[in-house]
Amino acid sequence: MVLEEIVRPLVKWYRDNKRILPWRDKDNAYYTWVSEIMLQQTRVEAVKPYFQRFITELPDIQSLAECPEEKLLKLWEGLGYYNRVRNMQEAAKTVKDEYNGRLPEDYQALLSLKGIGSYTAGAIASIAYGEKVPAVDGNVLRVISRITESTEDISRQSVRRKIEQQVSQIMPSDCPGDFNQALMELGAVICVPNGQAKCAECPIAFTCLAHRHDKADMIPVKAPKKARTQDNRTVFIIQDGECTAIRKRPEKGLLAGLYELPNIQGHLKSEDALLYVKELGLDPLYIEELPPAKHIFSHIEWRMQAYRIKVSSLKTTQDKELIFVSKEQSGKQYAIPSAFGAYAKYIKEETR
DNA sequence: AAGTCGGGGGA
DNA sequence: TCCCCAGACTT
Repeated sequence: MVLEEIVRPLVKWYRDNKRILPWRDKDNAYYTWVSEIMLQQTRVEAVKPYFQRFITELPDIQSLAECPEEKLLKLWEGLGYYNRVRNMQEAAKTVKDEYNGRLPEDYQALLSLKGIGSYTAGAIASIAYGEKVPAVDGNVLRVISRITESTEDISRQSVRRKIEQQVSQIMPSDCPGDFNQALMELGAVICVPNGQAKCAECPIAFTCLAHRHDKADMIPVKAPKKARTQDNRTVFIIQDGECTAIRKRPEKGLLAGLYELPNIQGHLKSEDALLYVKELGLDPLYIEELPPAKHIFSHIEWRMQAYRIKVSSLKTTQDKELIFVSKEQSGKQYAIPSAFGAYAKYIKEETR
């Protein structure tokens, strides 16, 4: 099989069928950069509203470099993988200091920036600057594996490098960006990961070995990942009739730097929950058990139990970490991750 | 090479 | 439920 056969049919198909996306065909490398960071492990539909808001608030590299951390996290709230935006800001500062505020235009320089790995460097270099370099993401791994009927484990980095080589060798000089995007677009809408591949609509099915041997649903091969660990937690909605207590998470680790409802390890009985609140120097008046909730991260599962506790006054606490937010403030200032979604609504409700 | 880091949509 | 998404960084 000659892999090169896919190039022209694929590019033509892409140009005739590509989706209209807010960051596409904009001739603005900063937009390409922002979109590629947001799209890391994140679906197009999820990114759309975040992208629009982000470039409106931070229209250029300069404004990104100077944005306060709280505002930055608020713009990313709910999108996940929060280090992406911190890394992007660090890179923006590097661009400002070392590249005269202009995003560098070659693959190697892009690769040296924080948060830009081999995929993203290839995507920006090819899409925004027309450089002839591959951009191999999960879509491309799947598409190329199926075309070549490869049963190698795509979770191995050696396999990714091999596929980068294969793509490099067939990359057209006249439209590297369109070709890379065509491979990804095909993977996103035709050669799909979940469910049946739409081979009847595929412009390169004629040369696809997996399709010829009816094995598209067996490829790609990927090593199984280990099971998630479970974590029992007790969440506290502590209110004094005016405000609700929240706190800032540590600067490193899971949900770093975001805000949360106070919560601790283990499932506590209501007596122990009251004891905990008293240890904070608070005077509980009333306790209500809330429905349990679950939140699934990539590698951890939180099984949450929760109590809503009314106290006489939050101001008596010994705990310097606690922040008191009113119903009106709650949504505007502090980035609270979706993991607390089941309980966040109580912040805006009156205690009884 | 393996572990960490979010959240949601679709089968 | 499970899978995976226009992945990168740390250990």
